[in-house]
Amino acid sequence: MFEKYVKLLREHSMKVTPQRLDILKYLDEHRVHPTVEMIYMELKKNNPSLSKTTVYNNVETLEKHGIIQSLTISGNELRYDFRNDMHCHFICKRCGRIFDIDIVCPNIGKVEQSGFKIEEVHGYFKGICRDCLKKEEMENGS
Amino acid sequence: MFEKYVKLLREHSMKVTPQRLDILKYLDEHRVHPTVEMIYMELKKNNPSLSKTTVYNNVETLEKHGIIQSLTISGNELRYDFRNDMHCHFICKRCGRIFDIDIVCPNIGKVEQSGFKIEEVHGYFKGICRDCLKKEEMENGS
DNA sequence: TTTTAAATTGTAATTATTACAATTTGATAC
DNA sequence: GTATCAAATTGTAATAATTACAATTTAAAA
Repeated sequence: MFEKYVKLLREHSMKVTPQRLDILKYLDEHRVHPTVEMIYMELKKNNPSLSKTTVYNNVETLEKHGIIQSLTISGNELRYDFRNDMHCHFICKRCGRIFDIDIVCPNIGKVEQSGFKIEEVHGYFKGICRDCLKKEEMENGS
Repeated sequence: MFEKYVKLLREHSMKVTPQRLDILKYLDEHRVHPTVEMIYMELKKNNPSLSKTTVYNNVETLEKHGIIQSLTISGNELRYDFRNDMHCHFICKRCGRIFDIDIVCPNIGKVEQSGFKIEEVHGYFKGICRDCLKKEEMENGS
């Protein structure tokens, strides 16, 4: 059940706590790029003594260890992604959902050649998703 | 002095107000991707009655009209860019400065083919800038 | 010059995040 | 197993960015 996450934490020599396991499991099983609020509200159901500060602390340290990554795509809150590999994101301006886009930036070399040391790359697309486009068609539809 | 910005506003059929002209001029002449706070503090010097809400309102409507763009690169505040064309940004984790990177994403077509309607593209690189790297070398230097 | 919708202002409310002190707990050594 | 201790958790309070909103002022059209 939790072995996967225990292993992850041990590999990074992080203490294994039930809160951390819950957070990792939640992020792993909910790939919608949740906010701290979402994580907190959901996990509180099974652990009413959970503190929001704990969620903040843990997503921060998990990110520092490179286990998860944070997105600044929406502008008013951080969102977290269990995936830590390089990929892009698309946010729908209608429904607010965030989609993973599996493309990698081919320009990293070019930027590094101009003297910058790159540690993170984030690609954000904003627009209307398939479903919302389809819904729009239905409503306007001839 | 301000004709350029008057023209810009008129082209978008926006009312020409001294506050808007000040904000546009400031953004045009300070390409460091300022926050609302920075804009407000600076313009307040010559116009003490300026309200921060006015700055918020105006950067929002200027962005809606596509005259300027906002960046979510830093995560805890929005930053504004007089440039509205597609380009990328690099933020230095040491000094916090944000640099313009003139490359365009070659994958837009690919994403649109999968059914998304793209309206904005943001590329963010995070790492250490040339100057901070050089400073680091000096300090460690053999 | 009058009119009116839009812009500006100031204050208050909201939301996300951080700070911090007290308590608890996981992991190590015995 | 038990003692130890640094690290994690908790709860509350503070901060920072942004939004809401009502009253006043103003740009621009008639």
